[in-house]
Amino acid sequence: MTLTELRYILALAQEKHFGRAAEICGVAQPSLSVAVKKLEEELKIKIFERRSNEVTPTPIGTLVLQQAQRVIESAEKLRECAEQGRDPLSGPLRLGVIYTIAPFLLPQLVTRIHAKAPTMPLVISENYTADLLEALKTGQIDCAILSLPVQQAGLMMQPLYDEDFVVAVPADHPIADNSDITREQIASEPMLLLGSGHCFRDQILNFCTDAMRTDANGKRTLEGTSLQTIVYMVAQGLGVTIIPSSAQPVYGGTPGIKILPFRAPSIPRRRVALVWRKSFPRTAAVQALRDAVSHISLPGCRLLTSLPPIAA
Amino acid sequence: MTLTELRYILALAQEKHFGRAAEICGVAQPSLSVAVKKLEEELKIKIFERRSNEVTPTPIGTLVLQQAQRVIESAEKLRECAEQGRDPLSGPLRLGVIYTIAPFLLPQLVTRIHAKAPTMPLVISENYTADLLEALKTGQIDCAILSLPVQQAGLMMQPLYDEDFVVAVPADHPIADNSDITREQIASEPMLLLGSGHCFRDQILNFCTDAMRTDANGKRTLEGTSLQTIVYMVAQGLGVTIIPSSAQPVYGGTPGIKILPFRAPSIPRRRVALVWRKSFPRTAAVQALRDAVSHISLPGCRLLTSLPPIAA
DNA sequence: TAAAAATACTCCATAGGTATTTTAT
DNA sequence: ATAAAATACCTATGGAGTATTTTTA
Repeated sequence: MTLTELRYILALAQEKHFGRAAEICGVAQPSLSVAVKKLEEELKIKIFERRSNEVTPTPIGTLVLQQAQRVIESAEKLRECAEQGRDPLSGPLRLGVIYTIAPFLLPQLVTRIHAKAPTMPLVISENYTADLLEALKTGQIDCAILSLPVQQAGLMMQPLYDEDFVVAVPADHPIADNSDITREQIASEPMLLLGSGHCFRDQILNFCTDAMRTDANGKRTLEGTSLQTIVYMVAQGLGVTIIPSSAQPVYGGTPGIKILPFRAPSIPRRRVALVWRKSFPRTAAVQALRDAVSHISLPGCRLLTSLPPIAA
Repeated sequence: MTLTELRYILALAQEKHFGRAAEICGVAQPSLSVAVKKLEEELKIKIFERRSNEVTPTPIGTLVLQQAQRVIESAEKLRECAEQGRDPLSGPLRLGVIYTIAPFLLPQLVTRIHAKAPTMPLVISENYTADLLEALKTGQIDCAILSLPVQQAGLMMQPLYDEDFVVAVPADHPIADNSDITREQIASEPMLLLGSGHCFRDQILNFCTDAMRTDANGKRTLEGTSLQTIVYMVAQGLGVTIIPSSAQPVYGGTPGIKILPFRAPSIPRRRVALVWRKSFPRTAAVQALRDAVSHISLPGCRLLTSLPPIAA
């Protein structure tokens, strides 16, 4: 039984004439004759009674024809279904973003994607790097925006931008009078950090631990649950913190804090990248994300979207 | 798109592994690979994402797979549908019978067919010969039992039995004392006949007109609407009538009448036959009807069911 | 290195074509 | 005699096989 055979018997039932049915199906009359006969033999029933003037379905044939109609209709629906899903910029794209990027990038990114691909809703999840990578591998999300390095087989990676870190200090602290800051200058201040699990925390610790080794002095740290909280803590004079440049538009106006750059050349930074499974087929959707990011203005960031995607 | 391809993608969705899916489908792995790829190219979508460890459907692929499931299910239903209708002794058989046979043959015939083929209900229609033949040609009925001759292209015919005619006379009429009757003896009696359209009426008229020609005497006739009515009229002494032998078991016990045979060799009779379209495919059903008739006891009838079917 | 999918190729079953015969009116 | 379906026969597509390569963890 083939879909073609079913189409043939439907045409034959409609036309009641092998010749005309064949014409409708775009085949020669013998081809249709043979196909109908083949199907009848396979099903071991006579679907049609070949009368002298016209071909009419048998009682059982009528039932079979009704069912054949349903089969063909389902198959057509499948075609339409595929047709609608053909656009890779259509259908939800599940995007994971780490906590220390999401609030600064997503507002603009979502807006831009919605404008570019209105039928591709972004399903956003915020999480830690490790969890995002796991979700990627298990197929729970389609791509992720996070901070390098990422070392995970089976993933592709597109660098998006390099982002300098900046320092947030209490506005009334003497250090706030500087035009820039060195690692050593903040080593003696209480450092406010995110909880463990945040890669951003690790990056800062890494940077500062070098300084501590250099200075070999004890330093106090406090932990906050989000950058927002930490910035408020800085405003209260509890210490200093380090934030990504892209956070400036959001936190820069917070009363009681001042944001200062690090003094070159020892500027800590992170590389933000878009990551997806090598096997993820909607490359155009990934491309759209990359393009969207490349058009977003982010202070203290150098775009890298012209770099080629590479294996992670 | 073929049903086979749809079965392949369903197996693949289930197994998430080309090799195992191929095994389930009873084909080699490359065959399934190629088929899936072919379908994806035809639909211009990726149905599956080939991950390193397992194969998972894409979002659009999930939809397509659901629809594929429906298609395959419909196709299976079609198979079952055909399966159930495979028995030619299953499904209704539309049988037409002329008025002057139906009441005498059908009670036994229906019982017997129901016993032999319980899943083949007989849909009976009583009608005139001409209408039955028309209904046969247009496919409104499948076969008919009627009296020969029948001359109609496209029909097959199986003689069932030759049936003598007998005379019904008022029990108190002097003629009732005879052990048999000649045509000439009833020529002088008022003859009760069915209305025009009944072939039985024509057969009697034919027989009697010969007698009238022989005797050249005027004869009165009365018309009744059914043999039953006519028999009652005979019982009232309104005249005599001729009935088929097979009617004896039904009418023989009617008070006030006596049934007498014709005197050999000039015995009127009719040949009853089963008729169907040459193209009618359920030959086994026709055969069953013939066999059923051959096992029915009909007084004054000689079975002809051993004769071969011939074109009408 | 091992496992899995994709590719290359070969073969044969069969769908579909043309020409012809059979069948029925 | 005509019209229609069935049959015969041929061709070519493509479905499925085996062997092999590519890919990826």
